[in-house]
Amino acid sequence: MTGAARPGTAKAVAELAGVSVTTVSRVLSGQASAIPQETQDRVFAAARQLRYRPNSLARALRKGTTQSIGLIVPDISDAYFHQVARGVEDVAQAAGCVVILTNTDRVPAREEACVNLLLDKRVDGIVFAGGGIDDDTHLDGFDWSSTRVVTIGPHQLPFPSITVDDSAAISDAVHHLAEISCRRILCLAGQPNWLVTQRRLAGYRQAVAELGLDTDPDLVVYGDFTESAGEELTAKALAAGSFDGVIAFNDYAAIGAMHALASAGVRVPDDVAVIGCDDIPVARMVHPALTSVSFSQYEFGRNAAEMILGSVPLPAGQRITFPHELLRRHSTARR
Amino acid sequence: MTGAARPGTAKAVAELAGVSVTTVSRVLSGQASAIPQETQDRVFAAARQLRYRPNSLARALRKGTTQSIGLIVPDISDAYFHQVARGVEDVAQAAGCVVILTNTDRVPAREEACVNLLLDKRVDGIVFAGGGIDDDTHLDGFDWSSTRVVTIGPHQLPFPSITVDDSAAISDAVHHLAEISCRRILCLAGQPNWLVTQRRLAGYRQAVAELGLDTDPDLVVYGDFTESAGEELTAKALAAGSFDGVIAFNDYAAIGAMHALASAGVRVPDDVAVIGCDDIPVARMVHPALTSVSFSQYEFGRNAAEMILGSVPLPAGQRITFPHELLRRHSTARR
DNA sequence: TTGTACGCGTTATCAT
DNA sequence: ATGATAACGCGTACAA
Repeated sequence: MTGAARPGTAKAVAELAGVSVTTVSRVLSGQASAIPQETQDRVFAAARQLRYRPNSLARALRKGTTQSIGLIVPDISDAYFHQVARGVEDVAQAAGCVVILTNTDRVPAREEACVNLLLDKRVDGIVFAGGGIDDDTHLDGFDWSSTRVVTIGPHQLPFPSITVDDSAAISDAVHHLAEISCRRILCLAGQPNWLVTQRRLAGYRQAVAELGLDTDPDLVVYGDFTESAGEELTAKALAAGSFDGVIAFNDYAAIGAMHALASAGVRVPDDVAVIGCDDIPVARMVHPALTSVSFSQYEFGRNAAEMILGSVPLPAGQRITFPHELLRRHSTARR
Repeated sequence: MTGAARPGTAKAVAELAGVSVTTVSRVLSGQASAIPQETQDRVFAAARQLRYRPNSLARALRKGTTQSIGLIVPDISDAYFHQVARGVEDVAQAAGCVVILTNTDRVPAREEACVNLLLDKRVDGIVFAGGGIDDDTHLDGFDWSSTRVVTIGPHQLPFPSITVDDSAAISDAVHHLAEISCRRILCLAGQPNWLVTQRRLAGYRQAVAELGLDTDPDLVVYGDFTESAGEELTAKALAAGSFDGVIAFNDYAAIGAMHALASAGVRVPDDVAVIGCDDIPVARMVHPALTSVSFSQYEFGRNAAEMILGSVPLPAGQRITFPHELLRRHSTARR
């Protein structure tokens, strides 16, 4: 007497088809070179009838791969990361893999929690999107040996990374402002401990020095990458002194700056020209349309996922630098 | 001679601590009421030393729950879904669960592929975000018996759903346009087979009828929920006839409409007033700021995740209707 | 050509 | 207070 196997398992299919689980496994995973068509048909029929779905957990346990990628972003609500997520997911889905999404809000403790969650889930790889901070100690002590990791943006972690030349990107923007006669350029930076702030600030300082612009340290202010931070910092700067250009290290801050300027009756670009960074889709929707440094976040995501799913070993510390381009729009269009 | 257990397993910890795997499991999962502190300490020490991380796959296989939620969205690049995703992920992360993100691009075959991927991964629940289409046959034949499902937006699936009153939302918008003397209102609908289009169109038609506005069928046009679709449809409508108001079924289409109007030299709101729907963050960043029907996508996501993770059984077919609110901004501000 | 049996790493049941 | 052992469902080396 055949014991009734639990429904939806390979064993149940085997019983129905009158074969062994081995045969079921072989037929259903395409290794059926030596199995007659008639047997295969019986197995397929039984599988369909029982709506058999191989248990990916059991398979993962056995094979040591989960067909999944972890994605760590500061905040999926931030437009910068949509395209990254799309890129990762498009590549993953095409490969039959799945993407696990986690948000850190740039809080180290949450980032650590995300990593724990993902390592628990035994993801095949992790993509860190969004730059790191200068104190990475919360990421020490993890065992990365069986997880492929790729970082996007500046990081100190010993993994291959995908970046742009942050310093040159901002330097280019400052040069453009200088070309349209800006001399005192307000710099809306991110937080001081963000690596992306440090890289971009280097570009700002270098360009300001080369061009002989005003090096007043009060022109550099720090805040989050949000519209409200940009607005407040700019309002404060307006109250404290004067400037004729703004370079913001991300577009949200730039848009906030334009609000503050509009509220104060300052004309953009005539009185103050404004440039953002990242070129998120809103940049061209706001008024005036925002000049911004553009690069393809979607390609960042695609490349990161391909590196993780690819068979080539990941060279630790390798850096792939994508090109950037300054898109000139109305916010710097002085005739 | 003790066989060397594979590193990073409970067995390895057990050997190092000089206890059995049973004890390790008990101590590490908090069921150690009857185990002396000294033994527990040995186990904890061994676990830390070996950086032991319980294998969630093995645990899931054994316990029948994966601590994961699948999220199906048309496109994570669409701002509507960021907040949904954040809401789901915030609740999930707080519960130690993980969110698997999948994009469908509103293509039935991809949606089907997403469901397959998620059911393969044995997610505890699935959140369908974004309305369904009137022909749901590609979702027939799935075995949902061991997966909790919640839909967001109009769907025909027999699962609990979270929605707004789409018909009333659009009706309210049309009433507002009528109040500021619009008589011929262009309706930028989604695709005809989208349920959300059908619901919102019902609201448009009902309001137009009650208010005695122009019922010219040419005033209803269909397109994707994109800026470019809104722009093209509006340009065509401008060429074909006249109108003094626009109701778009989503904000991207409304923003596209405003571009087309601006290009044609038509003033907003004086010549044509424009209203969008969803109130995504860009709505208040564009110029003129866009009047839109607002509701909390973040709360949609939170509630959906809570229903999935909650212990209460999900009542099939139950519908939770969230409130909506018309936010009046400059695009309808006629003095 | 097909089947038996073991192991993946965990938790739960039953002993002791 | 602790341990041996049997599942969970699959893949595969080894047998037949």
